[in-house]
Amino acid sequence: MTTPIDPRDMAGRPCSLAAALQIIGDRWALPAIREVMLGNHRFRQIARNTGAPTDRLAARLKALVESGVLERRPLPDDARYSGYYLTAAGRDLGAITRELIGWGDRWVVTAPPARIRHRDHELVTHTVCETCGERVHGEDVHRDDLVPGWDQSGPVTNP
Amino acid sequence: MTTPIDPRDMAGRPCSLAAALQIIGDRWALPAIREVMLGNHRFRQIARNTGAPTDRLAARLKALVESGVLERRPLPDDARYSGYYLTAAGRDLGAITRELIGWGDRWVVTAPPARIRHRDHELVTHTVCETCGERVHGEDVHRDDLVPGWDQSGPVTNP
DNA sequence: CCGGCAGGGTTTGATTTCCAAACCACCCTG
DNA sequence: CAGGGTGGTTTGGAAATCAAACCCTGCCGG
Repeated sequence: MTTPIDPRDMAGRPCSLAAALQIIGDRWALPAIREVMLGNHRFRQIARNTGAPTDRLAARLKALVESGVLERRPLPDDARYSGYYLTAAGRDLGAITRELIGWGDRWVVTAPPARIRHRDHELVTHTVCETCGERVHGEDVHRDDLVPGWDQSGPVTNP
Repeated sequence: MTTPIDPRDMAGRPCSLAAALQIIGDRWALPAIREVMLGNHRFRQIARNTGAPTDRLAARLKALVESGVLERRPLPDDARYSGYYLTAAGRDLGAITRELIGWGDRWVVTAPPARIRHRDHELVTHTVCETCGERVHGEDVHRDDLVPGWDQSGPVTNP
């Protein structure tokens, strides 16, 4: 895993969103992670199922391994080769990937091309705050910037 | 809002993830949406706070308006100009944006540059299935592909 | 009614990234 | 040792991106 990113080095607002997008904001990163989540661990499978060109995919997979999102391990069914597997950080992306699929289903596509199932029923999610146990609504969420020189509205021009 | 995307037209697996990324998978889309969520509705504010070049930002904002994620409305404080506001589809991205910030905080940055607050306490989220009310774990989630010719492992080579 | 300035972008020309296709090296099988 | 599967790298050209400069409009002060 490469060294962590200091969010103050980002162009624009120091925000973990920009840092996260530096790692998974690439065009092929999330499709590749989706395939690994689905159990497709081999390079050619990921290439075929995402449609990514192999050079881009090779570069992105290498970067994802270096960032600690994926790791290479020998394949259980063929020890000659190794495949790509999720790390803890990668598994932690599962919820985001599912939410993006759900958003696409709701707002983008003509008809959902897959049914996402939770055990034996359809998965429809909402988000709950662990601290208070209540469902999260956007209007209850606020941001307190911790980096001096920035607040909600932008860089603070200090005297 | 442009016409919906048919997921069967995607390169690779027909999946709403790829369709969603076509709209918000651009480098500046989510940072721009974050700024609008934070209450910064003006072009220059969004440009400064994201660090995006203005030509890219102009193109992306236009695309986001066409996709129905943002809309242009007159600014309440200066009716001469109009600003960018979230539509329902845009507000529905709030949870994803927050999750990405959380993921970046946990796995990418040296130290979180902002505190995300839910009312008066720190926001720590998990996901709950609305159908059964239980917390969602990755291993309980499955995908049933509905497009003929595809399953979990890839395109089905039919006899 | 002219200069200056703020807002909201376009245009420009160099740079970077991306892509598709070809290629390479390795191993196994027949 | 030919052929095929695997995991990539290389190559040349097309497309997207960038920073910086520029453009247009509508005030606002003098």
